[in-house]
Amino acid sequence: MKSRIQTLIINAAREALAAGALTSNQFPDVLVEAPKSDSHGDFATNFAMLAAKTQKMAPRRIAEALVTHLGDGGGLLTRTEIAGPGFVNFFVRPTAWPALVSQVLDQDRAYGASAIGRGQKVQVEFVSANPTGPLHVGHGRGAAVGDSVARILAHCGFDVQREYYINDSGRQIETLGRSVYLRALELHGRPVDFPPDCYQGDYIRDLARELLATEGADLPSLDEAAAVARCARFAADSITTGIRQDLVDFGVTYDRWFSEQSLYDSGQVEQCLAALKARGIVYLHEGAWWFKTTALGDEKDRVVVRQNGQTTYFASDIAYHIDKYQRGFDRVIDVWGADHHGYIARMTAAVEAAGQRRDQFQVILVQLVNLLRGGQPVAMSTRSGEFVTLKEVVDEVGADAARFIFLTRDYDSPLDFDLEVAKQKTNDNPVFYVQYVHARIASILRKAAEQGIDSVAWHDTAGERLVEAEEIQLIKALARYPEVVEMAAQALAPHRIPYYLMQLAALFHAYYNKHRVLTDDRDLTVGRLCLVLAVQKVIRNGLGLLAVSAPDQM
RNA sequence: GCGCCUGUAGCUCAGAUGGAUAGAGCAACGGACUUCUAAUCCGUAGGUCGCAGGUUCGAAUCCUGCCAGGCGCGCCA
Repeated sequence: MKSRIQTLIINAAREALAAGALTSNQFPDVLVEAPKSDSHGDFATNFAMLAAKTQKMAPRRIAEALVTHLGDGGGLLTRTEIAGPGFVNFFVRPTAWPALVSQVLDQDRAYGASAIGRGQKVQVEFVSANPTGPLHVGHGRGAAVGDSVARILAHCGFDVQREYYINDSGRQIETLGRSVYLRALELHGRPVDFPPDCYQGDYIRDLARELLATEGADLPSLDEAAAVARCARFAADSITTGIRQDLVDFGVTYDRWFSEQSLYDSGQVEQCLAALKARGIVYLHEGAWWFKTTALGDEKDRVVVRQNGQTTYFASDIAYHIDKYQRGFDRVIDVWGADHHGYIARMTAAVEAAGQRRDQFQVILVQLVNLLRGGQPVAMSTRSGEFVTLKEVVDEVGADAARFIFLTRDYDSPLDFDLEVAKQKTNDNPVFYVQYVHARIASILRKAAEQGIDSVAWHDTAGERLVEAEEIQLIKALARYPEVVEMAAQALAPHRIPYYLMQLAALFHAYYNKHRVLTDDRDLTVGRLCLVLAVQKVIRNGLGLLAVSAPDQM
């Protein structure tokens, strides 16, 4: 519908030019929007204002020229008007809308999908938490955002791969091993001095107990280095398995789990450092090797190999990102916690040094989550090990509510997550409001089947009966859905989906309260059933992009 | 000190590329269930868009400077 209007405008502008009513063939992009107020029509364009400069004409005169050559779009429009500083408002013939319902029914799960991605290969890397402890709520937000972005992009025709990078190398892992080792000795009755820089959480004791009970009975008799290494491997594997399970329970799966250690084992880190040294981008200074990231926009150069010969995480991250592009991704999106924002400049520099364009690398920075209970902050401290895990939150409030809340805020804004609110079944917690639409419609369909209407097939005589204002409103909202998805993909803004769904849900609930779907009039009933079925499909599709379930009963 | 993010109704938040009278939900107040699920709906009230300048036909949106909060600024990860 919108693109038809756009075409009408372009044609009108060309004809106006040919007729001498416009002066320049330089036309701006034609933007058509749905005005906020119905009194401004179904669609509006600001074409005349945008064209004012190149046409050297007053906006309203351009608008007049446009309207004169516009016609009625083959009966699509009832009228057009010029308003305000030069808007052209379009009023669509109400009987033109219902056909869209059959389009939604036909396209079904594909309604809202598009091909704007043109098969471009995109990788979304998200969560990638270190395997040194369970996921907490903050990771949950990153998981919800990354997963949803991946779903939206895939729906828009991008070839998406989701990946989790496991930091299974380096000092943190060693510390993890040491922590478990010391707890194991402790459990074995040996007095130990547990250092403060080791991981304090109870899960470390659990891991030690598990290890001793299974493959680690001989642990206390091994020499320390070997025992720590074994503890590290056991603990990292076990925690990674737990993380994977927590994510599955949260509705998130990956195409690939990528091991940092593998980059060392394959020699990729070494190779890429050697190549960068050969090019002089990595240079020796005071015994350490530095990456000249300042040449590419960073505020200072960064160390990749320390004086003691150990590589930094940055070194393996460079090798990792080079590997991504070698695997053929045109575009790489990393989802990071906001506390890593200082890392963006150097990573971008590294990507550019590796021969990619800057815009092939994007970081989605997810702001922090403040966990509350009944308005009061829940204390979270990683150091003491007292933090609330993602699993605990999902167990308490449910995956649907948690995901919806994570995705209903722009990830650029810090998020207050109140456990009590997340459990409420009021409109304070809109996930149920949206799901309720799906359940209500399912209920109507069940009732219809009981009355012998089991196939809801569109036909024009039924569609013509959709004339109520609330019905046209609903159809117009359905018509907007594809562009909402497209916009969410372009702006990497998943939060637009839940906001759209809440709006659609509000329109449906209002309609439901005012009009009956099941009536004595067969054509009217079928028309309305088609409409609500279309609404149900869009709700389901939209919730699918958020990985929130669409229940038939509540 | 420097950098990034945030500041919109009492509360939680939307307002992409500058557009018409700044929108929802919650909370408050008043109404609607013998009818397809009341986890719903209808109505009322609620605003110096942090502050001050600037850019232009037009600014919550762009620019500059302040103010407030969060997070970063290691040869840590």
